[in-house]
Amino acid sequence: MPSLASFKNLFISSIEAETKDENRFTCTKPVSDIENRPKPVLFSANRKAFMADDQGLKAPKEERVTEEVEQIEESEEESEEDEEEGEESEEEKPLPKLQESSLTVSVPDRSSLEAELRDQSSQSETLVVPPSIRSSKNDHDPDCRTFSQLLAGAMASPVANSTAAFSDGLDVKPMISTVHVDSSGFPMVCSPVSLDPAGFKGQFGMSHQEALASVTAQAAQAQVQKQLQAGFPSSSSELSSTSLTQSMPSEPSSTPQEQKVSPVPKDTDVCTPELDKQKSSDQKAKSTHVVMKAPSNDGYNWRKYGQKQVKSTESSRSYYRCTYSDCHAKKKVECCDHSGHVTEIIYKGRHNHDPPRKIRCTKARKSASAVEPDEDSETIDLPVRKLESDPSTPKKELREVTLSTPEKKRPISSASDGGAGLKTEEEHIDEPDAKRRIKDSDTEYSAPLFKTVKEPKIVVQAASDVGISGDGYRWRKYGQKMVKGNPYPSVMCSSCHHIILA
DNA sequence: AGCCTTTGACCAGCG
DNA sequence: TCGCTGGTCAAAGGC
Repeated sequence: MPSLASFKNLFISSIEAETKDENRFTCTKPVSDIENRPKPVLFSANRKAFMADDQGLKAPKEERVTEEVEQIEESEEESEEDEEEGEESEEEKPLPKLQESSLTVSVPDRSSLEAELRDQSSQSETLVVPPSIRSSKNDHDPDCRTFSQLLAGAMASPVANSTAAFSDGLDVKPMISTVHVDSSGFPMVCSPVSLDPAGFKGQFGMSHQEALASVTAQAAQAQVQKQLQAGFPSSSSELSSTSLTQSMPSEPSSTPQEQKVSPVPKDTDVCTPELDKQKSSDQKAKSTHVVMKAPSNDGYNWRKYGQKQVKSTESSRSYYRCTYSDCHAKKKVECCDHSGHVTEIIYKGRHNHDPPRKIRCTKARKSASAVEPDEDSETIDLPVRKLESDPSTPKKELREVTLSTPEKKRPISSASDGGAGLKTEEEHIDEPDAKRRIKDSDTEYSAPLFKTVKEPKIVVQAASDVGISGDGYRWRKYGQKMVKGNPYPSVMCSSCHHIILA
């Protein structure tokens, strides 16, 4: 079983080879196959642009590719359904369409990857994809470093560099990535041979941006955890790694810390520079004001409730609020009008609930869940706490936003909240998320992004309508309906009859 | 049917 | 008071 590192190395070599060839990437899918596919879906304008530029393919064709991969995804989901129906007999069931499509996406053993991510979390952030491979116009940009250089730099200093890569005039638009993140944010290594971007998206319903943002965020989080375990070092540069910023490509290079970290006026605040400007008003207005910069998809469901044009910056700002009832978490997503790049994501408020879980009934998870339904079943939950500010700490230093240890157990009780794990605001602040669909200006839900590196075990008795869920309750499925953006069925607790609308 | 996005209007704070 | 700006509301329409 190849390790994550080996996959990475393979990918790097491949990328370097590819980038030498005028940054061109070839779709491994025969055009004839592609054109026979039905209607296209889901390719952001930027990705289309990238594909057109770097692959020499027209957008419509790329859409077909995407759609093809979506079919693969559908096939995968069907497989999962079959898997559920057929108990665990299809554990080793291949993904026929996937193989047919020549997409060489390897799904490494989950447990081994988890271990690797824990130990080598720094490697995952090498997924920051520089603009040198994003746009052909960059080919002639003297300031534009090669992908290899950037990649090497990112690898040299995992978190810091990954963060720097985001801030250092790099766009987060992922074009190619070595690691894809599955529905639960679990990174999956993809073969460098097949650089079909559509494959990444379609295979797991997640864009490159999501994957990159996710992995980077996870790496940053892992680093934060390491820091915490090491005694909470107060380096501002390290702290800043939790504030991921997707910078405009044209932004001047500056240290991420200086550029994006601002003083924290309040105990509960993690501010961004722009908030810095208005911190006086914010301070008095929001006692629980929490602002973080992170990739757009944080595992929560957001509903857009407004959009504003920001004159000064030629960008638009979208306002999102958490769709969870009684959750007042909000976020602002600012993106450039011209390019559509997400330039800033500001979180405000705290979630009073756990991020929705995307349950994929993989063998690994099933086996894990079957063994210990209660233990470790809620590690998706990443309450973030802030370090007490040291009076001697320079203003620049952010209050650390830390992640709770994944080992924390949720009490099993018959609480009337239906086991959703509602927590007080003191326990939760807005957390960077783990999996994101950054579809340029669009923000869609997916699964948690800023999960702990330790993969949460989602407890599901997949092949049955009755099972112990990750919250320790027993749920009986009584119906299912696909809801846009939230494909999880409603389930009812068999003991207390609470209904959870996933 | 329900959820979502879009978008113009509205409101409040500030200089 | 006025204009600007940020933030929110809510109707309309799409999926």
